[in-house]
Amino acid sequence: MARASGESWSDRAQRILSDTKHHTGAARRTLLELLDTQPCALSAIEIEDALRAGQRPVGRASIYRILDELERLHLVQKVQVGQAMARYEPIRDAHHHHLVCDNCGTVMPFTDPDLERAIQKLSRRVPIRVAEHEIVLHGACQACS
Amino acid sequence: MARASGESWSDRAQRILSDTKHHTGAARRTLLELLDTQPCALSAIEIEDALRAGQRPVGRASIYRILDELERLHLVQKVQVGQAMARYEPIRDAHHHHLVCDNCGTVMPFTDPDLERAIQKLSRRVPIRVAEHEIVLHGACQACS
DNA sequence: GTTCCTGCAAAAGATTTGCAGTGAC
DNA sequence: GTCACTGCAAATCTTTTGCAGGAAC
Repeated sequence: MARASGESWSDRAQRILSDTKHHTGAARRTLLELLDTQPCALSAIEIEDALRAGQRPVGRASIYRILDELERLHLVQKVQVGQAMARYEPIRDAHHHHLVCDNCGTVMPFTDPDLERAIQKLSRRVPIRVAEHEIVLHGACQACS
Repeated sequence: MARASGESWSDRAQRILSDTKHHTGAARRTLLELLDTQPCALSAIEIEDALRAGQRPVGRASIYRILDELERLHLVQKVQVGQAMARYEPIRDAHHHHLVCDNCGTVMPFTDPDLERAIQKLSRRVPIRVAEHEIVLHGACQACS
């Protein structure tokens, strides 16, 4: 998922972590690389399973701690799509939002420039300084309806 | 919160519950009346506290069960604003969305017709049959920034 | 009288915290 | 050598489930 022009998201995250904190351990590096390859948001448990199956197991507590730190640095966004657990995904220039099938639980990404424009305009006249936004459409997917 | 023209939300909910299921107990009635007076979404625990302090205590399990049933009947919407717990609010003709201060946790409602129009248009060209939507803007409120 | 509703207590999940050991600088 | 990172186990918190008694029809 490296970009033609410039560093990949995981490189950038790695760099910001080094600049901000001190050390950079193996768990962080592994988690960053996994997140960088994902097409959509993952839950902490999905991340744990993927890491155990793939590159290198990482303790669940570490996963939560790392995600929390990445969220505070605005490198990942926590997404709550109405299920039991939270999901996390990298923050990039081009972001997407989520469709959720309330029947089978499938989560799909979508993008919409008009919606983004409306959010930009809205953000200016609202009583908070907006840092992130999150849009979730709920319904029934084709297989379920 | 009764409307000038027609029944209040809690009356409507009451009616739909009677039509759908069989009995109508005191816990349900109390919870419906509380929800009908709220300006914004409440968590289950906030509802429990409010009921214990106010009208009549209702067991936490009953609160979750009732909210779940109301959600399935599309009478309330479950809202996840990125905090530990879910929040719930009545579904009415005029709905709003949420601003969240990530610093102090305050949740405020807002409305935006442009955004609603963009969502309506979008809903037609998306691979699910959209039933609800949810928009959350995160940032820092005036007191915190 | 039957069926559903309610509350309590226990269980289940997700997430957080405490602590001891290891690794990065 | 110090300070941060990591993993395990235990704790916490929200939400769900099992069950017995009571209320609505």
